[in-house]
Amino acid sequence: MAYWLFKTEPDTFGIDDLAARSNQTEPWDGVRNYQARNFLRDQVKADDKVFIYHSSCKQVGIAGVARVVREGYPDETQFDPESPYFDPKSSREQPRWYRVDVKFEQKFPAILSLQSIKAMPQITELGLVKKGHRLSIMPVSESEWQVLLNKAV
DNA sequence: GCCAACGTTGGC
DNA sequence: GCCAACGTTGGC
Repeated sequence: MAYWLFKTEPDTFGIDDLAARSNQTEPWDGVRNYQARNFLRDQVKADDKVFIYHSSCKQVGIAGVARVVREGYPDETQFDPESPYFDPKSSREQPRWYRVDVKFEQKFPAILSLQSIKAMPQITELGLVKKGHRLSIMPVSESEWQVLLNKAV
């Protein structure tokens, strides 16, 4: 089993929105970065664990945990001209963008803030704490996952 | 709202 | 294939 961190803007879709969805499950779509796409398409597997990270908001940090319930499949929004994620250069024969489905697992009692994550001596390799890292989907090592989870709950 | 750091685009 | 211009991300 692998561990991941997915970024989202809670003003648009946050951990509470995920928890409120029917079956507490939601397709994680709209990812339009090739490196992140490759993770979604090739490496994110069913039952992998995911930190839900809130960005561009008042309380920046990890809000809770979700689980992957469906592995990479074509992101439907790329085919929808009405969608902000529409990509005219993509086709159903050769989809360019992928998504996975995630299910809510838990919300932390409090946001594990970016500031506190950066202050943790064990967290050195996570993309989040590296300068200029903007990936919206990133891997988390098992040891870093444990450290972060222990700190959060 | 600012702005640094990146990614993408497109002319050549 | 280079690289300048442009757009986006995301913390502050």
